[in-house]
Amino acid sequence: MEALGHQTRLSIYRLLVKAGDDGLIVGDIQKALDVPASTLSHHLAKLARVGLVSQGRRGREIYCSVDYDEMGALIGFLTEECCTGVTLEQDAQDAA
Amino acid sequence: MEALGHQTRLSIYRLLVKAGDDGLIVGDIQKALDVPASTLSHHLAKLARVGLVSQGRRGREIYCSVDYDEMGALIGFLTEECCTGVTLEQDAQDAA
DNA sequence: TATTTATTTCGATAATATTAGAAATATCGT
DNA sequence: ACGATATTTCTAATATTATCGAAATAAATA
Repeated sequence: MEALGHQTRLSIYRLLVKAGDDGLIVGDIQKALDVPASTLSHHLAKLARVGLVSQGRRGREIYCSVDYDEMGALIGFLTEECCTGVTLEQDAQDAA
Repeated sequence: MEALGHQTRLSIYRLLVKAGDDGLIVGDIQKALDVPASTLSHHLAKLARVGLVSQGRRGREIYCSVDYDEMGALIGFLTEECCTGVTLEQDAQDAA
């Protein structure tokens, strides 16, 4: 969960969300965020390590995309396991 | 959002969620987690600074409790602003 | 095979976070 | 006012994370 608690990584993640299922190649992210390649690579590695982002090579380029399952798990954790308080229990019931 | 990305702070937060609206006093949290007072105080301050936890003095003791609005805002951010992808859009529609 | 492009790993430095003891502050009970 | 309790602030040490240039790796193309 800490992975999204960094400005650059959150920006990366939101870019990828906007990009949709196709994702983006590392170079495009770099151009969009104007961050050095090595720095970007570290952040992407972190996001990939915790499973929020998946990467796959296609030729020379590496496509990055959001792992929605993992995101769902994160949200699920926040809503279910963590937030059993009144307000959110109500929301959970409403949704069900 | 980074605030919950730390083991101790997440533990604190979950304790407070379990405690409900009444919350807990700092000393109880300390006993439960067995962490030095000054360390705990810093973590609580961080959680309070970002609004996830609210504190209020009652006599010598300071009660800490979860701010559900802020938690809702966090979850809202993750589901709405951040996750406009297919899977989660679907969920959002289902909920509506 | 050599060159070019895309990305990562290495290595070193700088910045930030965490930790915790000791001292300070606040409040209660006597 | 004094002593005890609850909690924070101060201070300093340690640990973790972020940063980025340079070198290394991977793959396409000539």
